[in-house]
Amino acid sequence: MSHFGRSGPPDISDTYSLLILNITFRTTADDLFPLFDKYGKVVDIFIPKDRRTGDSRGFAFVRYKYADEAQKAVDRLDGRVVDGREITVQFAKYGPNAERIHKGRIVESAPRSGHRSRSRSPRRRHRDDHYRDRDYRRSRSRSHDRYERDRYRGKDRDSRRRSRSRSASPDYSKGRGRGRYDDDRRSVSRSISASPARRSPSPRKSTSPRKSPPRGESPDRRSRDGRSPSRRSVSTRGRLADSRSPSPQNSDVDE
DNA sequence: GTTGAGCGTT
Repeated sequence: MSHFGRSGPPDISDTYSLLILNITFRTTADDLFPLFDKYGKVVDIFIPKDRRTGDSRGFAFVRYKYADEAQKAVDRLDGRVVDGREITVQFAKYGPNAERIHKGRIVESAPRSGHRSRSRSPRRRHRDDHYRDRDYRRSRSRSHDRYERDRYRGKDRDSRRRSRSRSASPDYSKGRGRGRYDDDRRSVSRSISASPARRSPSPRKSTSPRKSPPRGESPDRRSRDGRSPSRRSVSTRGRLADSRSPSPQNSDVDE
C-alpha cells in the first residue's frame, strides 16, 4: 500500500531528507515507514535499488515534513537495531539532483555562488558510469584494510609521506634518464609479449576462445593482422580503398 | 544464497 518512490519525488520543496545507512539489504521502505512515521510525518521514503537485480543497496532516504521531527527521528532512530542490524540515521548531505542540502533541507543555491565559483572543485561521482557491469559495491567491500590502515594512520602518516618522496626521487631520475628510449624499447617488448600471450591461455582448447563465428571470419587474416597491424581497416573496406592504393597494400598484406 | 562504504528515483 505504500508506493514510495514509485511516483518519483512528490514534493521536496519543504521536506527534509534523512539518509539511513547500515540497513539490511532486505529492509524495504514499508519497513521503515512505520518506524520513521512514528516520530514525525514522513512525506516519502525512497530506497535506491540495483538496476541489474533490483535489490536494495543498503541505504534509504526518508523525507520528513518538518525538521524538528526529522531531527528527533535521527536522534531516536540513529543507532536503532533494525532487522538485526544497527542502522545509521543522519541528515542527507546531497540531494537527488546532486544539490547541496543544509540540515536535511535542499538549499536552492543558484550557480551564481559568487565570484569565486570556478575555484570550487565539485565532486563528480561517476556512479552511473560503472553501472555497466562493474561491481562497485563489491569492490569497496574490503573495509578491513581500510580500518587497519586507519589505525596506523597516526604513526604511519609520516612514513607514508616520506615514502612517497623517496619513491618519486629515483623514479623521476630514471624516467628522465632514458624516457623515450625506454619507452620505445618497451613498446616493442610489449608487442612481442602480447603475441604469444594470446594463445597461452588456451593450452587445452586450441579452438578459438570465443564462440565460433557463424560466418567464418577467416582466421588467416587475423594472424596477419597481429603481425602487421599497419593497415587493416582499409582492407576490410575493399574496393574503394583498393582503388586508391592497391599496390602497396596488397603487396604488404600478401606476404 | 553472499556483500557493508556511502548520498537518491518514474
